Amino acid sequence: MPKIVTDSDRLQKRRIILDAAAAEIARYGYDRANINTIAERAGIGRGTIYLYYTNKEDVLLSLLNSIGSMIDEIVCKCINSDQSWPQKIRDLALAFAQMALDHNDFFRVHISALHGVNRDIGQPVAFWLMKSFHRLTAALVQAIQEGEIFLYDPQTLAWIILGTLESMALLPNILNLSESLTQERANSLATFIWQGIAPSAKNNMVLG
Amino acid sequence: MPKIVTDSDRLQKRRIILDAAAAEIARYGYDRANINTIAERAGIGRGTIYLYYTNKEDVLLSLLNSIGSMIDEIVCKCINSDQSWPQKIRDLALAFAQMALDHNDFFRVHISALHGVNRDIGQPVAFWLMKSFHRLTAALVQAIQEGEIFLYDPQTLAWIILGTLESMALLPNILNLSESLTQERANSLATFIWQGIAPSAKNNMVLG
Amino acid sequence: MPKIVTDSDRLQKRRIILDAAAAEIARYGYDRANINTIAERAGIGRGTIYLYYTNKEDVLLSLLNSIGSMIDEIVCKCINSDQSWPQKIRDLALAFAQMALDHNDFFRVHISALHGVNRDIGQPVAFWLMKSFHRLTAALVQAIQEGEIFLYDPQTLAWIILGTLESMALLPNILNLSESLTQERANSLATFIWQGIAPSAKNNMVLG
Amino acid sequence: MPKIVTDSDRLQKRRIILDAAAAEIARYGYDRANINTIAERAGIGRGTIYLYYTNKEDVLLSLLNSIGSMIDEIVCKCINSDQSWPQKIRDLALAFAQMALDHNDFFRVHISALHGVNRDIGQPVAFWLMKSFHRLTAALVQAIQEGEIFLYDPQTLAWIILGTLESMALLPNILNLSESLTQERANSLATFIWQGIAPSAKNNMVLG
DNA sequence: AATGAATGAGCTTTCATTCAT
DNA sequence: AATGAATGAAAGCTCATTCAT
Repeated sequence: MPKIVTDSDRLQKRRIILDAAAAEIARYGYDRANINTIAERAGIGRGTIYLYYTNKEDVLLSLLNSIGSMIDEIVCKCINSDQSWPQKIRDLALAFAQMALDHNDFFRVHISALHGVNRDIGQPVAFWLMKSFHRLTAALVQAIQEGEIFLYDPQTLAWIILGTLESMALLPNILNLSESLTQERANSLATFIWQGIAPSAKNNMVLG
Repeated sequence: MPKIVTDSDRLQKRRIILDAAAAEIARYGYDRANINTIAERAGIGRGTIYLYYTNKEDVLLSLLNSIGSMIDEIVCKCINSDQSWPQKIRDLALAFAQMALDHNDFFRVHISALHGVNRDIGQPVAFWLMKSFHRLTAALVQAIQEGEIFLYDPQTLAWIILGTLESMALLPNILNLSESLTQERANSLATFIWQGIAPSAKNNMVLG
Repeated sequence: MPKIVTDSDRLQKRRIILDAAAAEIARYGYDRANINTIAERAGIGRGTIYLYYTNKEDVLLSLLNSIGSMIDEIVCKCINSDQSWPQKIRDLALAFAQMALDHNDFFRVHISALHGVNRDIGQPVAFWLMKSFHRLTAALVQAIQEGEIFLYDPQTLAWIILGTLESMALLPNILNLSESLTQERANSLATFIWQGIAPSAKNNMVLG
Repeated sequence: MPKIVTDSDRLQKRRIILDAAAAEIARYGYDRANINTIAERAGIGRGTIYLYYTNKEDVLLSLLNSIGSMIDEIVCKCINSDQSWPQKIRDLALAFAQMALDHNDFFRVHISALHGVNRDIGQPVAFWLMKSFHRLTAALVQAIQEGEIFLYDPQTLAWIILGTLESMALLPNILNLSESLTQERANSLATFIWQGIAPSAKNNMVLG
């Protein structure tokens, strides 16, 4: 009489494995992360991982898709809200900062894959990033048309915004800063971004 | 009589090895970069690398110090010039973008080490980053005091500036954008940053 | 269900590896013995050895402990028997000679480690040798006090006895002598030793 | 104008290299002894060694021939003297002990090669050992015939004598004993041997 | 379904030897 | 004659993956 494994059981175990993998990879990097240790952390046998994922890379890709979609969802939600643009940007900054705290391991793996050099591994990161990027670009195009924000090349602007959001979220990891000021930093960043794109800006004339 | 090898010869060969290593590591990452392949690329024997570097990690650290000091030198030079602040920022953005093009392999290794998870390897990156960070922070503190730029927490500001500079420099690599627009993007970024910190900014009051 | 591996299975496989290692090391020496070849000889994969021993040195140390304890056991058993001293010595000589035949590979590794120069590797050899040495010395002290054997410095005497036992056991290996005369040579040695320590010269008649 | 190198210069430099090699090999064993370090110790360039010896093994073989012939000379000289047999044996023991002190590095290499497992390397050791062995055996055959010593199988006896001599000489190295008692131990050994082979037990009184 | 013992490809590093100078 | 920079074969060890149980 075989054990009955529902889809829900399966998803749950995939999740457990993913969490364990995120913890390992966030500490040692993909190449040095040890399948054996991941299995131990997940409380299962080494071979069992291969019943849920085809191989090590599959685990990583799944992990990157997970965090990638999570980020895209945040971007989507904040951008499409009924708030004003200054508020949208503040919401984005806060949501990013919070996500970097709540899912720190996933986020670190995401960042290292994003800036790492391996093209294969970078693929799902690029996929989701593009999705968020286009989503944001489209919203900016409309906002610029409606005069809500200063005229820029929307693509460059979208990139700058996403880039600064990630930089800010990374700050505590690299500089070992206290996490307690996360909210304040998010506010500062939102202020900074908004100043850079607010319609009233004329100061840029200074530059060629 | 033995073959005479001058210090200059030695430095030259170290440079050749470093270039080959940068090319490999920029393509495959540190862990997957193969000493054998690096030697082939450098046109020397496998063992020869160990006459110039103590081990694989030593090659990487040397490489990271090389690019780290190069970046710091750029920051130093741009910040301490006699230009106005808007111009300083534009110089920075252009110099960064240019460096990312001229030393693309080194820069990519630098970025992946910066955002990677390996603490040992990240050490020289952090060292140089801190140097540039403090350099920039000090300059900002003075500029704020003299009313040249809008009041901010200088550290957060320094981080935002460095972060956006690197994000911008990375753009072509991640989005496969044309390199021909590098200058324009650098200008856009400089404009954006300057708007965010110009003394005339009052729009930030909009945000809580 | 996982394959069940009992402690007995584990010990058995350790033994198989040890035998293969002894055969290799006895032929080529520790430094030249090849893990790959040892694995082949043991009929297992290269990596499997590392499931049973932490590294190459661990294999050797285990091997040396095995033969060291075996020798000590022989010394202990022969010395503490109820036999007369001439008989004890004859038993020792015969047991040594037999052991050198039965466990020739182990014994050769033991001897080469004993007389080799590597201190780390010599450590377990020295440990067991000291144990046998003190055991024998203590027995000789008592025998001398009871007038059973001629007055000597017991330590020197113990060393001479152990030394001649090992020399004799080595004889076939070095001189390529026939093994068929092993028993006779052991008898000769026992006679020789006994003459050297008997309280009077007549006792040598006791031995065959 | 080429430098003129006389045969004497050549021999002298060969000797210097041999001394350096003996020091290294006595510390680390043949396999781990480093040609580079030997060259440094000898105060010459790495490549120079290959002008005097064809390869590493050649250095070792030459070294073993050197100590092997030295030992054989001692045996020859002591055995063929006009002394009585008790005195001959005492002379042998003392000369061995002294040689082990004066040429400690050479002797240790000799011993480790003798008891080591490598047949190729053991070859010159075996050659000289055989020579001494046959020399001693022949002398014993005659002594037995002339009734000067107790009736034994001369080969076994020769081996026992050589074996105990080497055991004794090794004692300080293995047990870390003081070298100051070397003479006394040599005397003890001579006494022991003589008792074992004297025609009657009273003869041991002859020795101090 | 679950396990972990077994495997072997692939890696870094060492070092005896060569050879241009 | 003398040197030491350069070489590459060879070795120990790790770890993702397989598969018998």
